[in-house]
Amino acid sequence: MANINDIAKRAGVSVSTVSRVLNHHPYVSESKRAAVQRVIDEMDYTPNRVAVDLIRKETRRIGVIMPYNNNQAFDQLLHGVLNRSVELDYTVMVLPTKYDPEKELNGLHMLKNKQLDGIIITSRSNTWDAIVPFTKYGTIVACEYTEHPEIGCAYMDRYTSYLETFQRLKDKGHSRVAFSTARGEESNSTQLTLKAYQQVFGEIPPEYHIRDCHSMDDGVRAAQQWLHLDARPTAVYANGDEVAAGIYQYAMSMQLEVPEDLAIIGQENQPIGIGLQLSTVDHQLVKVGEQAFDLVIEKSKDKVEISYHIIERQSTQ
Amino acid sequence: MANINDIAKRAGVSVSTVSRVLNHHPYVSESKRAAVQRVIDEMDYTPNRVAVDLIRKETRRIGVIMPYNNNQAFDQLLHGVLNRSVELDYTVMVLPTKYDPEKELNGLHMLKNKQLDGIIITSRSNTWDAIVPFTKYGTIVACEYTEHPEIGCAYMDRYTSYLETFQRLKDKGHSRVAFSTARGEESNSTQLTLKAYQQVFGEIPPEYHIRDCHSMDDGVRAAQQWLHLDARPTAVYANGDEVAAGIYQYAMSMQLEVPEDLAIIGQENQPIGIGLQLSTVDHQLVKVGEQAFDLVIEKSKDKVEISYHIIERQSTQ
DNA sequence: CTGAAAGCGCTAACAC
DNA sequence: GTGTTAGCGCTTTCAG
Repeated sequence: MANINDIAKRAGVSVSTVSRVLNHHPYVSESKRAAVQRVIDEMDYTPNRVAVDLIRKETRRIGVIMPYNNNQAFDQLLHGVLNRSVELDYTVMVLPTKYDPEKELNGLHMLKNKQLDGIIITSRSNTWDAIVPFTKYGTIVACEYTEHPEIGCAYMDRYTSYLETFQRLKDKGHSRVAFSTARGEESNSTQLTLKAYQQVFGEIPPEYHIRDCHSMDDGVRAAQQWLHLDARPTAVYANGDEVAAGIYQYAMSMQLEVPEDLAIIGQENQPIGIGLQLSTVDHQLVKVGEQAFDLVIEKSKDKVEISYHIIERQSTQ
Repeated sequence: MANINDIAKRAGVSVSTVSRVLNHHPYVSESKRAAVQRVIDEMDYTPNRVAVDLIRKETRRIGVIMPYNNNQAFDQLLHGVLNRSVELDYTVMVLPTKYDPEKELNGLHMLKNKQLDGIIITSRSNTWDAIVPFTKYGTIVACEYTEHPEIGCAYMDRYTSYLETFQRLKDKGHSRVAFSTARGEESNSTQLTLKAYQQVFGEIPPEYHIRDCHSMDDGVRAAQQWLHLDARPTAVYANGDEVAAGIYQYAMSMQLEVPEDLAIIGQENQPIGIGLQLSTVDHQLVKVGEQAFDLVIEKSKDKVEISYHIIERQSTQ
């Protein structure tokens, strides 16, 4: 493959001149510029991006740390990131971790070894203390709120959102409210859910909280457990619309009326929830992803809150 | 940031020696190796990956060209790619195109400028003639079958799969069968669907084919059109389980019985289909993604067919 | 076993 | 305007 020297030689100019026309610098005579361009076209030359990155000390490439890619919520976040990256001519690397702290650290390491200019953490299993040191090597933005001044945040105010959702259910007269979460107490958002629940309803009956819910199937399983309880919940708050759909499905199979016998509300306004007319709280994850991206490339450490919307459809009327 | 020279100086050795210990070469005395390692640890040194890539002329990074990321099918493919990339210590870049030929070419260009060692094309809007020239710069693998000897393929035999599905419906006594596709005639898989349909049922009643279906909502819309037809279809083949779910939903709302009044079969064995007990044809997209990845890193031009499974559940019994 | 030196392909002072 | 030259940070002959 031809390199910049070949072009220079063939065009009868120096490499600087070639570099200048490549980078659209002013102060290149029209004649030389044309000559160089002709040779570039003739030889079908493209500058080696790795060499450019090496000398520029920047890659215009960012990484997105995410536990899974086959998950609606993370997919929305990624979608937001990708939206903006395309517009701003950045490139994005997906760094799947399955919540393995080791793999997360590997991702952060790419900041240190210059593969990446910045990183977006959509969810994590490392402590902030393990993560923060890497800010020395590049910008790190999280999709959750943290006090750490070195970390920019594009986040939804989960606590308030959960609080409002539970409060609404309470206001509708529900006192037996069950809920599901994606992970256990090690997760930030599970903790916020628990806290909000306690704030509204007091102590949590252990059987009202089911962990590790991701899919419609998980929703079905959760419903199986809840709906045969003596103190059957009259409302459930699912951690996603797919899970909510599973619950709905099982409730239907038991001939229960929704919302009369069981009110259901999910999260993230996913297609399935629209189809089933399930209420949901939309945390606008696409927007969060877009915002996170913008923070990264601005090297900003701002804390930007993205608003949420509670969308009431038939399942909680 | 420290570089290899700093380490060499401080350890009192040459850069070659440092490089040797970095790359675990034999023939380094234990004493020097230890000295170098100590300095590396002390200074918290990490080799600059960009410099390494430049000289090695390889990045261990591959790109995945995909129209959308917020789509179950492409997400499965990506998932497969990611699975294997993690195992084999490769890194993956997502290249979203929205079927813009220009953006696709941009992605391929990253092969030429050395940003990527290989590319997986999950779907495309360029012609092969526009794509093939890029094989000169790196490995290109497609997730569809093509004759081009320069292109490796990890593909599902869509034609046979569609054929078998339509045939099964015919065998069950259906003669009025409608179907949806994701795109129009410009798409390879739409064309195969049409061809298979014609093979089994002959001419296609235009109203039986609805394009641009992606979500549950699209399924609802499709059902609205089909189910009020005079010649109402007795079976539908949807191009995805979400779409199938939308159709199911609308059929329910019309008090139709599934499968008695309407048989429904979808594609890709997605969670929603499992929940709703919808039949589906599983093209094993995760496996396709994994296989595609393997082909790329082996620089293989093989054509590997991934088998499909028709999974009959309640909606076509 | 170890080091000197020649690049990889490019950018950016710095002179002219 | 244009060319010379010194790197960016690393790997890899090639001597010794």
